[in-house]
Amino acid sequence: MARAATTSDAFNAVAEPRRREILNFIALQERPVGEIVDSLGMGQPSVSKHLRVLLEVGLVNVRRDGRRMLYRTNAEAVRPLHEWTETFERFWRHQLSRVKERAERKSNPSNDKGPEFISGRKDDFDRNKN
Amino acid sequence: MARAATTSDAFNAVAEPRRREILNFIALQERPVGEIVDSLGMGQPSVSKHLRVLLEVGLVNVRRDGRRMLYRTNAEAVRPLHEWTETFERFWRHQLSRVKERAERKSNPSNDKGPEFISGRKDDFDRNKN
DNA sequence: TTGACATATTCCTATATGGGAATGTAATGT
DNA sequence: ACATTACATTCCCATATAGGAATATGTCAA
Repeated sequence: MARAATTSDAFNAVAEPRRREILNFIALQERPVGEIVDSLGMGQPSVSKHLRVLLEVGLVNVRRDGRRMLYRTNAEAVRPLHEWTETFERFWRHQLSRVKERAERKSNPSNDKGPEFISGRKDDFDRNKN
Repeated sequence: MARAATTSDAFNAVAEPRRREILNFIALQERPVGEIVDSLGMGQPSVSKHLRVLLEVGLVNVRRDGRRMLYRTNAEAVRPLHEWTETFERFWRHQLSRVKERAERKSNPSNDKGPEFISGRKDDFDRNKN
């Protein structure tokens, strides 16, 4: 099986950085496609295609105004993402203390055999895979 | 250009539903791979690969315990997502009233020429593309 | 050392992608 | 009708998937 379609849900749709930029840009005010193209410096077909994806998952609304199409972010559709991430909020509070501990142990010369955690951040990751 | 790698950032990594399930499952307590496999009913190689992606973007930590590898969600890495979605929180409050208006207009028989909004949710979307 | 267990990696393939160029389509003004 | 403006769609292709099967790696126990 291949990767899920970008149009399968909001999670996949916002994985594209460009689409996030667009959502940010048209969050407070509806804008015609051309303005998005100019302001964000992407190609026009590109923007149209991104907007189509966003439209299919409900992340934007459209309205025609003469020959222009006015797009606007439908914030409501971002909510599921917000709620999912929210379930982790209480965890990072608990983990902060643990992270601090590690940081201190790291800068501490008596650092010989800690629990040997692998942080997983790309930097540390590459450093650990020699 | 193709789609960005799943390992390029947290947004791409959590686009996979299975990876979100894993993150949920190992959020409160570290777990060995086998337990994830059994509990979530995915293939073992599949789980290992998902965990690798999550590890590369820093969404999980690992620790070895004998022959087992104990993985655990690194909630801190979810924060960027939380913060991005949070910027939209104030918008959906404002839009709620507007959405209600539309809903009422929809069920209202005197509905002849409203602003003709396209909601963009998949259901409405398909209905609009005849 | 050998075997069993736990996990990781490789090989395979169908599939969807994003961008640019070119083209299609819809609405306007004259 | 026609040219123009504003978008949308199609065609192109290199690339990265997610699984499953098979295999490799690593660790412990006797």
